[in-house]
Amino acid sequence: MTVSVVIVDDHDVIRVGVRESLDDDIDVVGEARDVESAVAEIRAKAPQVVILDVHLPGGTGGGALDVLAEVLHRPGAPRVLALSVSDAAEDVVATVRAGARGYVTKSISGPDLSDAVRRVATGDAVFSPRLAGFVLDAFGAAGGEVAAADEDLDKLTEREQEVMRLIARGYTYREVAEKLFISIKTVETHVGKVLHKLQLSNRHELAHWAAQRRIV
Amino acid sequence: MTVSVVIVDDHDVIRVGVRESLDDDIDVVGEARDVESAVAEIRAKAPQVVILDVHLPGGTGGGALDVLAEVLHRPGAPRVLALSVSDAAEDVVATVRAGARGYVTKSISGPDLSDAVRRVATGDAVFSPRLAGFVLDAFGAAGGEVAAADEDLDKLTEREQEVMRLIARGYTYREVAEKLFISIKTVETHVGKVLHKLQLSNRHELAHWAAQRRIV
DNA sequence: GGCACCATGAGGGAACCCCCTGATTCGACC
DNA sequence: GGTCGAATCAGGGGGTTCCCTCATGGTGCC
Repeated sequence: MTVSVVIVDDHDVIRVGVRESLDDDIDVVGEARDVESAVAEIRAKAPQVVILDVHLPGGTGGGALDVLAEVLHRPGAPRVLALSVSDAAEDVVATVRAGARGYVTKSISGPDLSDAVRRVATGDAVFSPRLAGFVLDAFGAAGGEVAAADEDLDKLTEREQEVMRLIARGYTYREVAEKLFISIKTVETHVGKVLHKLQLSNRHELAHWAAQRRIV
Repeated sequence: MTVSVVIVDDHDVIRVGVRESLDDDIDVVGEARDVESAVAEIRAKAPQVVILDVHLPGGTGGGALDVLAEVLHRPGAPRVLALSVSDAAEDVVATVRAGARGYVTKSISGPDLSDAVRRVATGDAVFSPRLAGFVLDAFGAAGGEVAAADEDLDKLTEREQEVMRLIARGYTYREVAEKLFISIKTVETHVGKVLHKLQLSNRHELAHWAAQRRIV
């Protein structure tokens, strides 16, 4: 069985590396280096699998998460295999929660990567050994419902998350307002709700909170 | 002119990517994935250039630095081009101080990488644009002697550093004042001097600055 | 149609942050 | 003995942050 894939990574070197590492029975039908072209490429080529760099720059949700959000919630969606230099628990959990079917680090060998792509294509979930523990901790265990690491994050509405990210990066209320084309007062309202929902008391704690789960 | 290179990186995917990205006039004569085999390979193959992953695991000095130490201080030593996902100032400065003749990130394109290899081979120093600033700041300028990576930190008096650390952790001026048994006004003065000396504009940037060099 | 929730925004106030000028004390240095 | 830097502190001003309350329009649900 031939598997079609699209490779999304902003690093030319890594895209080449992935492409050349894959076995002949895996057909690279497209590549992209940013959020916009990734979404377009995936819709156009409709691959079975997307190999997605977790640290993709751009977008409003941190790059890779934007791509996942755009691409997954429609019929015929591809399976997504996340590829990352990071093995931090937060990255893994956020990515998997966003819909990725697998998560491997760039330390993976070529044959193993090909194998992971094939397994994801058939519906398996694939995780590097040292990541499996994180996933099992974050899911299952509790008994069906997701005992997620960022159950907190889910409490926030989309708009609140958007504002939260900008605030966590150090933008002033005024700057956030300008970026999102809303008034300062609305930003204040959103921030207030975010702080309350996350049980934080000021923007410094928020920045720290966000940094810890690599949201920023 | 053909240039001979040895590629050192613990990630299979990246070694393949680098190898395949290089032009035909660059001859990959060897590869290695850890400190020991890198040193052996470089001595055996005596390449003109070594492409070295900065985050190489193993060894006593952080991997890449061990390789540099072993390989450089002998006649006929190769030129070393450091390759990294990181553009943190400390990494760059430490690597260059250890003897690397160039430092590029993995976001470099294939042709640019080939060009960098050729230029390093001929004795040029090559740095990604956004890294050049760090290098010029850390070296030269002062006039011969090496101005260390945290020359910035040295500008601060002890008291200023103490205040800076607390501010960077998110304490309010009032809290810092209480912790250090001084008045809020004194804290303000110290913070003002710190921001000025470090060329920062507010406490958020200070927190970020401190986080980057792992001061907090 | 109500109800809940979300996004938007206003007004006002207390606290906090940042900058400016200016001051005193103390120890080090030439 | 004067000079210089470090550390301490004050007053004031303008902008920012955080917390209230309140209000409107839209959307999804029963």
